Amino acid sequence: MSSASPGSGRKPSARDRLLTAADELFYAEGVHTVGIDRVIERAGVAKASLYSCFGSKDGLIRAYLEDRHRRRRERILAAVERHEAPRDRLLGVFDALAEMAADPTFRGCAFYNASAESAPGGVVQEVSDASRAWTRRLLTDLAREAGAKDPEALAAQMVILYDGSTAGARMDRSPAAAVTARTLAAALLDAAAA
Amino acid sequence: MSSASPGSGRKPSARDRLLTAADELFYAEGVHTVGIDRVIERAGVAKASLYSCFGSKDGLIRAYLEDRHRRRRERILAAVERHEAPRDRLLGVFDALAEMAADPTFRGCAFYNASAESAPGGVVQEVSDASRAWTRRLLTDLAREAGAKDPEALAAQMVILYDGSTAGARMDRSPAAAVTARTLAAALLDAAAA
DNA sequence: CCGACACTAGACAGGTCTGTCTGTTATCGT
DNA sequence: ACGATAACAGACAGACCTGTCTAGTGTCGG
Repeated sequence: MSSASPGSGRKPSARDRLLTAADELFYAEGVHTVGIDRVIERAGVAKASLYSCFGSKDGLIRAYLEDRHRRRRERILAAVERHEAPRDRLLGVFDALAEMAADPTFRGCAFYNASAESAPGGVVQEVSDASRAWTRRLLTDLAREAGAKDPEALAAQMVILYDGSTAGARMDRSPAAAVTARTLAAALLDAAAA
Repeated sequence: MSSASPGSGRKPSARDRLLTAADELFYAEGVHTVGIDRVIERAGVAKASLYSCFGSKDGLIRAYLEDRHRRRRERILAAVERHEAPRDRLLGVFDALAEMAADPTFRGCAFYNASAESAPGGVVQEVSDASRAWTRRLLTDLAREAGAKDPEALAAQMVILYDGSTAGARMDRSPAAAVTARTLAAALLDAAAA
């Protein structure tokens, strides 16, 4: 595990450089569109290192998506923990989304994008399902804390807002949908908790 | 134009068979994933015919997306025209979406899917922008007819619901999000017109 | 000092993809 | 009847992609 530990050594390991390069290229241009050669060139590593670390391109895609999921989770949880009031905690999820959508490198949901490029039933679907289940559960818990009468129904609505503004921000190349979604989420929350 | 006219001859032309095959394969597996050979094999057509009709794979992708846009437009308009009351007309858009999401071949938004596989700035983005602009405008008009105080704001919300349930139904492999979106749209409409 | 280890550089094989080209067949308008 | 047009079948070139393999380099613990 010494090689996988991040950030402690002086220079990043081949694995970390690979993951960083894959993240940038895969997210910006698609997991299928970007070839192995582009990734190793940007990472400045040998091809053998890639296959030694990840086994295959599919393995690299899996690691890329799991890393995306981990960072998204941390980012959303940080936005939730920033508040104490249950209402603000739930809306924190949409604050995090609005931040992400405002980033110029934002290109929508990495899982959906990878899913659109891959055959169903593979690693992409597996990681995507896990990521969506986590999000839905978080929203359900937050809805319950916020006093919603039917937390799962409210969470289902919130998921639609989350997915919709993510997709819309990508397709329209504008973060406007994310702030609309936040406003809408607040209104729905107030209606559901009343 | 005799060859391009649809449905009048006894057997479909090579162009129509190509478009049908491309539609099924591209939508089910992705425009980049599916190669030319698979398309011509399913269409039962020579490769030269494809290049004679569409010029390039990019041309075929454009025709595929434009055809998708046309059929989606017709389907949604039919669902709208089915009603007279302004409220029902707007909700008809979501009825059409629920029908489409219930189809076992449903795989989400063809434009988003193609966009996730393609470099930005190409034909995919062009057709996608047109399709989204049409949808937004339709929803704005319907919102105005339905007496919304701020038709554009309501349309922006409706677009989020539409995008969100489309994406959610694909990723969850379930049409549940589409009926949730319809319910939500009804509630928002009533709130915005009050 | 030395052996293990991680990494680099790059050639190579085998496959797939787009797009072109040659040559043949069938249908239709005049 | 006949020329034009559309379509068919399939070989081919050139590019690209994944994954393997050989061989060399540097570093570190003991």
